Amino acid sequence: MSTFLIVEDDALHRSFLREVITRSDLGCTRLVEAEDGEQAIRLAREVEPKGIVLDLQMPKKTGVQAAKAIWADDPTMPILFWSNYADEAYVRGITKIVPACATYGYLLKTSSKERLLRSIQCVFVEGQNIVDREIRGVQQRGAGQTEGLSEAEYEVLLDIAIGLTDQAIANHRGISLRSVQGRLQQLYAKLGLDEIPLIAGRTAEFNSRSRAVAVALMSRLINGRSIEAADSDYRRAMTDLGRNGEAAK
Amino acid sequence: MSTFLIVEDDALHRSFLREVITRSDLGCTRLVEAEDGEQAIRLAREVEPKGIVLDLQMPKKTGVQAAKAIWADDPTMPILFWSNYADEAYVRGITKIVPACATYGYLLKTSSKERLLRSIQCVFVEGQNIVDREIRGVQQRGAGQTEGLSEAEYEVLLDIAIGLTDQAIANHRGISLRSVQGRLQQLYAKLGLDEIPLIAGRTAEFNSRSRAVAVALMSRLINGRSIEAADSDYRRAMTDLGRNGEAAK
DNA sequence: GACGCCGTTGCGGGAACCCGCAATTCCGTT
DNA sequence: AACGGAATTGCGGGTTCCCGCAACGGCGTC
Repeated sequence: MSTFLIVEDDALHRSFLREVITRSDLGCTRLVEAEDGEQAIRLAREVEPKGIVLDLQMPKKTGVQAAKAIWADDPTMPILFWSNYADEAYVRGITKIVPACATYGYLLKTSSKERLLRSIQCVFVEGQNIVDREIRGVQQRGAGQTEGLSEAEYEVLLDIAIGLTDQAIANHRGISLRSVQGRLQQLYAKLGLDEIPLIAGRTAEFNSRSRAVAVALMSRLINGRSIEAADSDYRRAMTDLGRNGEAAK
Repeated sequence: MSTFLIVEDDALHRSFLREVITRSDLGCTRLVEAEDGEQAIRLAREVEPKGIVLDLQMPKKTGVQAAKAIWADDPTMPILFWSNYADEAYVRGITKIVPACATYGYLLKTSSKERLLRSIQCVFVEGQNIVDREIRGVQQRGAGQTEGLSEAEYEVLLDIAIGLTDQAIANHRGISLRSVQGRLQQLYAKLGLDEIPLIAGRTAEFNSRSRAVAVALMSRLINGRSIEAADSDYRRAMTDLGRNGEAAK
């Protein structure tokens, strides 16, 4: 007997997934459903499914956070990510937490029923990893060095996106103030802020710092959720540091 | 014979809407479907439906933009907005473009089939206006004066969100530089930036400007799409002004 | 070991931002 | 006509940001 877990907050998509999986030839005998990230983590532990279909955008906990917790329990758990967007923030989040041995897939919700079925087969039965073509594009852009931001630049981007000052970033990342500014300069360059700003007149039209966040949002490098995540990360780091005192210094 | 138009980019939700409407007792004899904002505008003009169900988040053109164009042709067209989120950015966008005589509704996609059916009945047959309770909350927060931002504050919020400098905002809005800074101070106060910033130590932890954008994003006052919209608005205003020269001054 | 590349850091200055104080204007109320 | 509140603007100064220049250190190559 094999049981599967589907995690999806939208009732419509949930019932769609349910139908596709039960009609597949997975030999699925039990289907468990969750509506948010916390439920997902709990149920994954309780029912020990043979595979999980996981939405990324959910209340309580992100799909990425849920996957991280689930893989912490069992790094071999096959997970098929199932998302609305190919935003870089999501892709980057996933590639950062996936264990070496994990089998997973990443599919967009716009995929046809056939492709979904095929992917379920691939990931849950044959143990292959598959990633949607649209997402591949983002991934390469992220990993490659021609376009795309380095890890350091991405970090500093999130830091200014949550509103930190240069000094606060320096403390947070453990580097000097001038280094922060150096990284910011690189970031601005890569986002192309040095190209457009001086069109309209005599004085600078854009504030580099704010503009960087804007273009990052518009080009889907980050989104509202990644900002929330970064904010709570930072908040947690601060309180931890507060408890340990300045000893870590 | 009565025809209806449904506009929704997600295939699943579209077929759900189709089913609900055909099974209703609207006397719907023809059902036309569109997948993006531009199609919606064109089809609304061509088929002259008795009512439209309109998703807000779509490729090509926003639901808000589409509704604006449709109502420009026929201000009496009943429109039922059908959205994933109760983000203030959307609500504000709608209340700003709705004609006095229009009949419309605003429903969340999390609504049950029954509620959807009832709302369709109310809006398309009885010509009532209905708005989901969750959204009401946002609306009041938006309209009321206790919480919520004034129009001026909201404008300046969008301006810094797209990365404009104080000076650029002043030019854009036709006010002095100091006024911009005054409005920003109000905005910062209303977003609660004066409460938390000085926890961690001696120096300010947050850059007010960037932090304001961050909390606005996190509290759903704005989102990536409203930033895109504001950006293209600004860009358009600039080119227009460029063509007319400084004569307008 | 010399060379070059890359990231980090210091210095310094010009520009932009943040904001308290105060004068003025506008508008609605009494 | 007088009053009060809200929005706009000027002034001044302290802070932060942006960035060019240059020096230093690590790391891989030849």
